[in-house]
Amino acid sequence: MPDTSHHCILKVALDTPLNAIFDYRWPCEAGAEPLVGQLALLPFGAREVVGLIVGIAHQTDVDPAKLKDALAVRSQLAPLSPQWLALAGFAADYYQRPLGEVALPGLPKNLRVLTTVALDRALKKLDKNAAEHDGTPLNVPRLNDAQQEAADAIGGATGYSPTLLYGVTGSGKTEVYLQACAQVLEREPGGQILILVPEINLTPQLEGNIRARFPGVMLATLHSSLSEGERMLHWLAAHQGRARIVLGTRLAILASLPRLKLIVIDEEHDPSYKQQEGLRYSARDLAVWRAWQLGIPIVLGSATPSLESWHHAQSGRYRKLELRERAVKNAVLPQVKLLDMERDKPKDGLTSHLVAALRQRMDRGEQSLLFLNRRGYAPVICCESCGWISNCNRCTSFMVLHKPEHRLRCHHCSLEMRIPRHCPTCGNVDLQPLGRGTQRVEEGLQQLFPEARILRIDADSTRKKGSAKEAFDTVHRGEVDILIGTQMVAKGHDFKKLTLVGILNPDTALFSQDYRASERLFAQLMQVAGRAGRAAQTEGGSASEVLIQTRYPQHPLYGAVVNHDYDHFATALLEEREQAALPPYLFQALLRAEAPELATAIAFLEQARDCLPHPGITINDPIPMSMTRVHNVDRAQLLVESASRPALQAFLKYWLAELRAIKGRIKWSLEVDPLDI
DNA sequence: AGCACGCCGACT
DNA sequence: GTCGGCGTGCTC
Repeated sequence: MPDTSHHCILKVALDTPLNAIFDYRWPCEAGAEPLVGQLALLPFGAREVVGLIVGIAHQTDVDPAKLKDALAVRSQLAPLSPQWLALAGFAADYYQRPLGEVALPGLPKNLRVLTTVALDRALKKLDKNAAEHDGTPLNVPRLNDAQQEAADAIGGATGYSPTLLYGVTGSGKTEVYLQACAQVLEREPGGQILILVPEINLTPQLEGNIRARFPGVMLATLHSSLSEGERMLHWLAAHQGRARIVLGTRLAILASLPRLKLIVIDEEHDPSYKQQEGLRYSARDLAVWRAWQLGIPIVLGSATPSLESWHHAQSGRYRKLELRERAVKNAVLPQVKLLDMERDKPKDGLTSHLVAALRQRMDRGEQSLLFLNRRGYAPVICCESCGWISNCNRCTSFMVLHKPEHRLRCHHCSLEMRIPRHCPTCGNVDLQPLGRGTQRVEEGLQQLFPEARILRIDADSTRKKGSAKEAFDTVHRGEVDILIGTQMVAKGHDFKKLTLVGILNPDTALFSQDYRASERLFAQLMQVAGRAGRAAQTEGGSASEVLIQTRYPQHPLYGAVVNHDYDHFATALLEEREQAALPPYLFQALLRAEAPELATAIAFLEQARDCLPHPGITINDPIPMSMTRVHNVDRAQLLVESASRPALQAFLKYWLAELRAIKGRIKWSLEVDPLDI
């Protein structure tokens, strides 16, 4: 027994893939031990790192020769609460990662460095700004009956009470959140509210709205485009309980919020709540767990809820509240029409119906939006005489033609080259663009409407910082007649003068291998359709229209979009999922492996597959990923399924230990609840 | 994941 | 002679 009378043992989680808690000695008198939830500075191998104290002990099994002393304990920071540690612990367990790899990246970087100057500076600054100022909220809009009922139901709820707020775009969900928040802030002195949004840059109005509505309340934002200084300040404001409203993206779900009383998740179906690298967590799912753990209400809002949430609403696990009407008086849902591309053959990608509708908006001085989820000029170029096409030589994909830059570009590995003058295999000089991206549509529009002010918004046109905001401002000022864009234009923005939305090429998603593709397509169509007709319909103005160009006008998905009928569509999709034994009726995990040679990745996965069989667990065969090669690396995957979440969790725990024991320098990762398969 | 140690090839 | 390539082994 080592003499520990003047020492205690700190049990510490470190940001390392090693699946272990590390022990350190810390000299202190009995009764003066550090607190669980505090940070400590520690020697680790050849470096010094910051770790999180998750336990205090008085003895250890670690070889005394290896045991080192901790260097310092960060006592100026209040410890992370047991609830926060439990949240990190749950996420670590559920997603099968070491605790430290979840907990530490959830903290601001400046807390994880050797010095405390940034922390001290932030603490000082917060103390100075402590004085809260009062003010009266301006323009509190009156709610319609459905909104008022929803706001009261959410704001008045106590205890764990998950609510699905299902409301069409423009039905005023935001206003419901705000008035529910007002009730909670009023009722809970010092209580905090967490509001999650998919992408903060797309909802710049929301932050302003909250500040205007709650002038006496400190609001902190948390998202990836904050500077480290700001992030530290905002995180601390939340941690100290001073920020009573925290508005953030998915990473904000790991914020320390000691007096959290309500969680709001806007656009809960949005795929960006799922982190796609590193710890692949779902902020929405963690939020629901957090609400359950704390016994507080949570609202999940969407016009097109995820099938998971829809399922829970149908089974009664979530309460469902509906907003059926648009909140602005006389703003009606846009009329959705399908344009049959077989009967009305498109020229330059546009059917004559769509062209006529564009012309009509031009004549009336109204705005139009064309949506095409494909940037560049053409997705591929080809040689008509020998059949050569512009494959990327590092990826299983095409080089996309970018005409303004005169280059071919791979969107997966960013390989670039000049457009070849002639076919590399047969010398033919006549290389043809195949298909159509936003640049090509823009070019066609310029010829069709030489007098129109046309603006393209996509990742290429907004590469420079701030240029996206500038582009959207131009639209809002009414200086654009026809807007053409990708995904980027689908979310968030209220275009007051917009009365026409044209959707150019949605059909590809109808026949995708990915069973979630139709759910996503529906959400996307509804979202982009919702950009039209948000303001009140004016005298003599056009009724808002959404025109969808398709080769399959009979497809039930489009039928549901035309009728604005997510209810039946979602319910039908759920039935299909149940029949086919797919999520949410089945739980999945995906093991991915990558190697320079596909065979190496497959061999690893086969080894992984051939572990002990477990009852209730299905391990499928390894298959190459649909885009097998990216940047000269081949990827393959192995899907594991179970009807029971606990059974899957137990299996994964066993499996990971086995996988870690497999030798070889292969790169692999495990994802629980994968979205893309 | 980092980081050090270690053992072989081409540079001032 | 040494700078540096990345294989392998360890981190309380």
